[in-house]
Order: sequence, then structure tokens, then C-alpha cells
Amino acid sequence: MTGRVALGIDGTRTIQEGRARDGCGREGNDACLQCNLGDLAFCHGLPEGELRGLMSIQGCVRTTPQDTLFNEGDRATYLYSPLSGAVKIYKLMADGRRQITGFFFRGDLFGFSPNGLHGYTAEAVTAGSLCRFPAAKMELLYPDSPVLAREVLRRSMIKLAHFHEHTLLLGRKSAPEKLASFLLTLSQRAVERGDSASPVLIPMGRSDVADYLGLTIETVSRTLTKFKASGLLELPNPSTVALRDPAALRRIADGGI
Amino acid sequence: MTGRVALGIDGTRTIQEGRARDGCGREGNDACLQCNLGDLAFCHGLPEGELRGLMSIQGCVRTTPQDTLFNEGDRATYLYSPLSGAVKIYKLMADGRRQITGFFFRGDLFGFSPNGLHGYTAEAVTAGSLCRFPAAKMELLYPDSPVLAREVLRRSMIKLAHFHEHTLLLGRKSAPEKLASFLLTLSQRAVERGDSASPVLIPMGRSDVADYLGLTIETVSRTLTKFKASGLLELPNPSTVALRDPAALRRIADGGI
DNA sequence: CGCCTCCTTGAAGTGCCTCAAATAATGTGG
DNA sequence: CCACATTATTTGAGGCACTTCAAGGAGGCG
Repeated sequence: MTGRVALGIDGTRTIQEGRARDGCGREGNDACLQCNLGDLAFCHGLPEGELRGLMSIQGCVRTTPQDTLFNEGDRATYLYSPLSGAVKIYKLMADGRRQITGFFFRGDLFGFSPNGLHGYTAEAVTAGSLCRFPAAKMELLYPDSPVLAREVLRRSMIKLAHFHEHTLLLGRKSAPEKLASFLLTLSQRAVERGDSASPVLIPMGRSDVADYLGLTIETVSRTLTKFKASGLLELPNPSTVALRDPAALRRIADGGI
Repeated sequence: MTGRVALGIDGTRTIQEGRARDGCGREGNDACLQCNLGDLAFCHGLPEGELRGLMSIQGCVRTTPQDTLFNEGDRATYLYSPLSGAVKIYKLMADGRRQITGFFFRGDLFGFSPNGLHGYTAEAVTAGSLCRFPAAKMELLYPDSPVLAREVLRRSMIKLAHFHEHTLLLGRKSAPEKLASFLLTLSQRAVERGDSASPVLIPMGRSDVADYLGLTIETVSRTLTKFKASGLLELPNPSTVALRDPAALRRIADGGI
């Protein structure tokens, strides 16, 4: 009964309820006790009473790569927090141009909506599992859960800060600056999750990287090759990057003169 | 005693406390009663008790063009909501490249920070006045002001939605698509504030528009000229745009095939 | 009126994109 | 486990949208 997948009318796979062993699936009382996020969890440190309210509405889903969690325009039913794996969110234009607006990993939180509708599509990058909470029930909790409400606000402010940074990247940085920034951010986020800084795993394909940075896959590939030739990094395989000279990458990322 | 300005150590002008007649300046009890924002105000509709808490910490500043409200890296002391005028926020790179990440008008809210430091600089585009609230005192209000806390969260989610849209614009749209999107958004926001949709005022200069859209001033100017030649709009003066064919602009903005 | 700033227009350059193909990685059925 | 099919990534050549550099108008203000 784990990771069942149903085909949507358009043939894309859509996740269903999950039942599994990594803390995912045990709905209700003991689910959060098995959560392995530790202090990465947005519910970490909640007072007893608030946590109980959250646990009572907590659910879980598992994903396989390319599973769609929700589509742009869908009712914003759930808030999600990955336990493992990676998720991307993106917007599409009529002619197929795509802009990925975010990647989410262990402990992140996404699915916010100001108007009850999702403004973007969410799709799994890798297999994994996500903790999720019904948005409507969540809102009912806020008035009596000040710490929870405060933490959700803090998370959304962190997202806003990321967007300011990414807006600068998209609007004003060159391709090498974009790639250097991207790799360093991936590395830093890996560290925050407790993973290693240097052999960084790039779970998404070149096409996802390109659509996140406002480039083409060819430019992404060429730029990485150039970095490799300069001794800035190594690419043992397309999805692993060893940062050989993070300081130099930092200078490039910041437009060092 | 209105709109006094002090020179910062770098010679840029920095706003000081204001005292004035448009609802700005009367600190304390009666300030909010004179507020002319109506339902645009983020404090609109707050229950009596919550509003009283807000009023007790409310303050006001006036700006003249190019006044700096705060710099990137400054302590995030205040949250701001313009009563009149326009404000831009931006990030700078070491070599001077600039990305404007937002414009704020009557009723908007800005100054959020997840870590106590501003991640961007805020500068007045025009003369005007802003309602402001000490961030630290604001946070003390949240636990006992669920409606206020909810509204601040809602505002930050609206900002997030704007960023998703703007990220798509920066990463994937052509110059004409960017300009068409920008003009339509300005127009729509004017309507939301109760202003006219079509002769739209563009309070910021070409250089601000360029730095917001990730273009150069030359490209902005050329593209507007092209739109004018196509009969899509008229430019009675550089800061006024009459949208002659909003539907066509919409098609362009969306990448109509 | 003259100066300054902002905006517009022109000409040339370039960084990234598009189109095209080779190579590497991944998965699959026998 | 291997041969093959499929997909992802890399590499190459040429083109174009936007930038850069440069100069000419148009208001605004003392």
C-alpha cells in the first residue's frame, strides 16, 4: 500500500495517500513521533498543545519522480513539507516556456496560497515522502497556536528573502554568475540539512536547472564544462559536483570584478 | 516641521520623523482615525482591541524623492505601509548592477525580515508619506492579535505570489512581454487603489523600470516607442501611458502565439 | 536663456539562444 | 548479464535579441 500512483486525465501521474516506514504514512497520533526531521521541521519546538493540534491533521504522501502534487490553478488543499526527496514548483506559459520558481528539500515548507488557489505546479524531482497538512484546518489552528502561526510567518519571510536573492540573479547576473550562485546555494542548503558541503548532489536534471536559472540546457552544460576546465569543480557524474574552489565560485557568483 | 531630511554619512538623504496633515504625523491615539487608506489598509477590519494595540505603536514618516528609508543590511526596525507616494526596494551588486525587486504604493506593506536585517534597500520614488510600525513591538502583538497576525501572513503570501509571477517574467519573457506585463500590472494595481485603469501614471523613471524588468533603459525606451508605433498605447509624456489596446497588450504579455 | 537631467534614437558588438549532431548515461527485454 | 533502445548531456556552428557605446532631443529649473 505504499506510494500508489493514479493516472490523471492528462496521463500525468498523480500521487495518492501513502503508507510507509520512514515516518510517512502513520497518520494521527504517532506520526510526528517518528518524524526524522528533528529541528529542521517547522513544527519543531511547538508547545505541547499546539503540536497536538497539528498532529491531529497531519498526513503523508510518497512520490516517485515526476509525480504531480498539484497543478497551477488547483484548489490549495494542502501545505507540504518534504521528509525526503526533492520537489520543484514551476509556472508555465501558453507556448510551453517554463520557469521553475523553487526547489524544496527535507524540512522545507511550501504550498502557501493567498487566495485558495495554487499559483504554480508542484512536481516531484525524486522519489521521496512529504508531510502534509490541510490548509483549511491549518488556518483554524492559527488563532489558538501563536507559536505555529509565528513560525509559518517566519517561513514565508524566509521564502521572500530567497525570492529577493533569486530576482537579482535572474534580472542581473550572467550565466556563469547564475551557475556559481546556484551551486553554492545548493551546497549551503545541503549543509543546513546536515549533508556534506562539497560533493553536492544535484538531484534535478540540466533542464530543471536551466528553467530555474532562466537559461537553456546548453548554456548550463557549457558553463559547467568551463568551470570544470578552470579547475573550479569536478563532475564525476552529471548529478554530482565536487566544489574544488568554493571561494572562487563565490567571487564569480557575486560578480567579483 | 514636516518632511525633515538629514544627510547620511554617505551624502544620501535619510528620512526623519514627520509631522503633517494627511493623517501622517499624528502619532498615537488619533492617527489611525485620520488614515485615508480605507479598506486598502492592512489594519482594516481589525477588531477593536487589536486595532488599539496597533495604534499605540503606529508612527509616520514623509519622504521626498530618493530619500532612503533603510539600507540593505540595516537592522529591520520598522514595517512600512505607504499612505501616498511610491517606494522602490532593490538589491545592489558590488559593481553597481541593481535589481529592483518591488514597487510599493498606497496600502501596500513592506519591510518584512526573517532575521532582523533588511535584505534590500528601500528608497522613495516620489514624495509621500508612510505609516510605520516598530517590527519588535509588532511581534509582541501577534500572540494576542490573531486577526492581525493572520493578515500579515496573508500579505506576505500575496507578496510571494507576486514573486512567482515576476520570476517567470525575469526568467522567461522577452523585452516586449516584460513591458506589456509591467504596464498591465501597474494599471491593475492602480484600479485596486481606486485610480483609473487607463491613463496610468508611471511614477518611476526609465532606469527604475529597466532595473525592475532586468533590461536596460534603452531597451525599455525602444520597446515603448514600438508599442506606440503599433497603436497599443500613447505616451503624452514619459510618465503617463494611455493603454489603447489592453487586450493586445495582454496577449503580448502572455506570450500569445 | 542656458544648464542639467531624462528620455529617445542610432550603430555596432556580444552573450546567450537556436538548430544540429555526437556522446554518455540509463533503462529494458531477452 | 548483455545488446539494444531511449533519454540525458555535451559539444559545435551560426544567428539574433538585447546590450553597449554614442549622440541627439525634450522638458524642467535657476
